[in-house]
Amino acid sequence: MNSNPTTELLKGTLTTILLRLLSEKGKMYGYELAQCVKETTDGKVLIKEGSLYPALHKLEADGLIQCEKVMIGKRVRKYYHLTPAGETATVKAINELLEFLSTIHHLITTEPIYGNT
Amino acid sequence: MNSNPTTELLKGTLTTILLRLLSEKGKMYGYELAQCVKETTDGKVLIKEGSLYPALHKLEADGLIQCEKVMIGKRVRKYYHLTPAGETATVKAINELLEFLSTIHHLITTEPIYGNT
DNA sequence: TATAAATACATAGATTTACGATGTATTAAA
DNA sequence: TTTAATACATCGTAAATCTATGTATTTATA
Repeated sequence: MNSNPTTELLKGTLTTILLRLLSEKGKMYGYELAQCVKETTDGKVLIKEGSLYPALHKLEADGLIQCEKVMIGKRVRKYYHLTPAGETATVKAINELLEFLSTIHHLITTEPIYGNT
Repeated sequence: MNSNPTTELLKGTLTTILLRLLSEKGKMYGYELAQCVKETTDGKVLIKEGSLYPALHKLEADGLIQCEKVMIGKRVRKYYHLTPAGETATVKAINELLEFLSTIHHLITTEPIYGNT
């Protein structure tokens, strides 16, 4: 029961994506992050609430992001921003992810090296 | 306790990598597949036995690969090759993975679209 | 020649990650 | 007024990989 083919592929990239968006925009709330990913990827990557909020809480617990509660009418909105540690972690995570993407691309598009014999 | 930074990123890509190598080489055994990935990626992607053999067994159970046992001295070696269904699945998996890599690359390197407001 | 390293297979249990389902509540649109 | 969108949250599940462990043969090394 998994209609989204990118579900498994997304593993390990979600946190980096969130950090990267916060790094670009400075300040975003959860729902906005999900909508932004949806629009930027033309609906190809959909971050669900069941993934999004636990991921944000973990980043906060790890000290990489901080939140600021803002009342919009009667509704609470939580704006997140990177901490200094988060900024460092973001650079590292993006570089690692880019290198990984490059490595996998190389692996599935070029002639592989023969293992042994 | 996870010294390999690509461990999480690798999720969802392992099967595609195995299919792709079998597609290129025609016939390979498990240990050879792992060594090939290690050498081709210059040690950046390491497939462990605990991932490799269950993955191969699953591909076999799904009818995408078949194995042929060959005795090397007193040791059994299992050569795997793609079935016709496996060849079809390989093309599909590679295309999906390439599109995913492209989508993520775009997401973390270009100016994101503003979600709302 | 003893012993370590490499080759080659395998599985059980733990961990991680994202998702589906579900819940609450406000606001805007039909 | 009733549906959809906004906006937060959590629980339990499923899937994937890893660590650790095991067996056994072959090759290299001290």
